[in-house]
Amino acid sequence: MDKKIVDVAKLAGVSPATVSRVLNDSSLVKERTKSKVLAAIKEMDYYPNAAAKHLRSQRTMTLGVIVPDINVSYFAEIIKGIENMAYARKYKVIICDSDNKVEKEHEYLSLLPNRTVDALILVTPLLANDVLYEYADKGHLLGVIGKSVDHEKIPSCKTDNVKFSYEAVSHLIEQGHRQIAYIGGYPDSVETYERLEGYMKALKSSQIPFQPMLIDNGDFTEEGGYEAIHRLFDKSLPITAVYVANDEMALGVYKACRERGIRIPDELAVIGVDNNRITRYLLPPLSTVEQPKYAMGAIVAEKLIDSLNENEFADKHEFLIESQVIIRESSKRPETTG
Amino acid sequence: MDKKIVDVAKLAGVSPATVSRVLNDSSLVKERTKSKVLAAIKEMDYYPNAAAKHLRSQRTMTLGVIVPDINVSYFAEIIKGIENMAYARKYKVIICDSDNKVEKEHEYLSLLPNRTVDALILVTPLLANDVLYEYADKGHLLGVIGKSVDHEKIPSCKTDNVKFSYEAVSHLIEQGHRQIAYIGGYPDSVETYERLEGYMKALKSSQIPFQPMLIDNGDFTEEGGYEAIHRLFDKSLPITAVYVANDEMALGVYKACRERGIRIPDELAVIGVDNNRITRYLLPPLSTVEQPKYAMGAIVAEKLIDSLNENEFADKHEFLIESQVIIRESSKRPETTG
DNA sequence: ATGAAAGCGCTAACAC
DNA sequence: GTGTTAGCGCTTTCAT
Repeated sequence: MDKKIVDVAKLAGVSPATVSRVLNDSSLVKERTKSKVLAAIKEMDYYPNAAAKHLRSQRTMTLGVIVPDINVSYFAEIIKGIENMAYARKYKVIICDSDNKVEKEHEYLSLLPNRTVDALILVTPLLANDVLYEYADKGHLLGVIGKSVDHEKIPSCKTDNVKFSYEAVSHLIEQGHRQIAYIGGYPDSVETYERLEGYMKALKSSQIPFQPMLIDNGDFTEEGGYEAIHRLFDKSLPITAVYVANDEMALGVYKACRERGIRIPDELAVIGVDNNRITRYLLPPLSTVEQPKYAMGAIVAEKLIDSLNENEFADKHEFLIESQVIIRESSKRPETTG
Repeated sequence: MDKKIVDVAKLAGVSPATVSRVLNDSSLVKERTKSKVLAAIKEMDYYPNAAAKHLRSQRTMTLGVIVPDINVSYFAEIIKGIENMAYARKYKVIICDSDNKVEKEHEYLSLLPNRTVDALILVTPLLANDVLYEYADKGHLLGVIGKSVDHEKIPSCKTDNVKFSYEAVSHLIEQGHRQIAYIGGYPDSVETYERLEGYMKALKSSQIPFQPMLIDNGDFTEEGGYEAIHRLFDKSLPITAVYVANDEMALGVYKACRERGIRIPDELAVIGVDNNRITRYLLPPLSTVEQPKYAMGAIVAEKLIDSLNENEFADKHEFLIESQVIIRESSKRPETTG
């Protein structure tokens, strides 16, 4: 098989222990010894065996990430943030594209008790919090992105759903809209609920009565949004604007409008959430809410790696990060665009 | 620490070897013994330690994938294909987003001699083939997607660049275009070259003289395409159409056209390559060439896993897969759309 | 500052 | 069909 640490040791005329010290740049090796070892490593083209290292050190230097669909740029960006932070800290990242299947996500959770990964980051609305708590209580390290989690061992990073939803809907109200629909994601997800809360708060601020008829849910996918807006249209309500809980579903709204000949924003103002890359290229460009996806990924990865190395979080475990409403053509006042 | 295989063995009243046999469902275990062991595993909530397994078995059940940017749907789709095949075969996938940095890709190559992964899939135009050959010759398992590689140990999957480029450009010619520009990717990549070849072949078929002035290169990014088309415009040539070597660069062309007030397809017909998700949402929708991204990922992953388990490829190592030109609005004849 | 040696948890060769 | 045991390649006390 491959060369081993003893081979290097022999060539360098030292013990395996010393080679190991050099490899893990322990400071207690004399400069001269170190360079001898380094020379031997180079000469032999030696690479330390990862599995042996993992077994002995009880750490795999690997993080796992579970996402519903890597081809949605919201998730891709988050993964980039995670991967880059991991890379900087010499960690690897195993990806789990669950394809929106909760069973697959459950299976991937076993990477933790397996010790295939040192920690797992969840970016999925599918898994229930209880499940996470169970793992965390068993001593496994988990992180969550996109929702906050009420467990002091689980770092999470999210934006203020209520706040930005309030702002987004207030913007629509300012544009003169009074009949504003809301399309949520999974009915029981925190995101769906909190964004609805912000929506209601904005209506209330302007004394616009809340109408349950104007509420529907997709499942955070284009198809889900498409079906939801059709259901809303079918009720023949005088809707002039819609706040959609993510950009993917807004794509479905665009599609439905195209089919029905409804012009955006003239006949329907639309605003989404996530600021996915695709939103800039749409016509009209989609108003949305920027989510610092890359940063959220990086923050959670960093917290996990930190706690892997220093054992505990410094202080808090919930990280709230600023988001920002981005106004583009899809929500401009009819008079100004039509 | 965690429970070990001996603990399970004790509880079940068998030897560690038997537990191991059950775990790896070796057929030679009596049914009754097997269920006893399974019961013990369940009762103890036992999970086998991955690192120990990897070390002992000399395989990590892990694949690596190197891509330049996971947030480009071309790569995301390929990764999905890889991940799904891997999952079905109980392999994990480590992702390497190189951020278009060749140094980072080089670093990730060490996952192979490290034995962190059993095989590595490259979906990047950045690494030179010689480097790959070097690793393959040392006995490492590599796969390549998007270009063919002249090494019998390296499975690769690609589409016929010359052929589909010929078809794409022929389509433009049929629409009446005679002054057709070409924007390639990295100047020295096979894709850039072969697509140019198809372009030239199409011109030749119609007796249209080849004009080097009409050729420029981006680097397969939106920004690169943006700059390239600007350089072409600046030459004040009577260009009426452009064949762009990938969709990302076509995005840059769209942007430049918007800035210069050039209407697509009336004043400039555009056709890209990859059929990235985003192309359908553009206005006008971008004509492009479908690449079976998911399938390419799955095929290469499968070949690698197969050869990991049966040691050799059945027969061939280069897999050519069908692609198809998709005509949308961006390349329709001016008279019919303008 | 360096070496000797134990052992991480599993699998597989061999014995029965 | 099942058990015994060596050893995968590394890190890390504990000596010196």
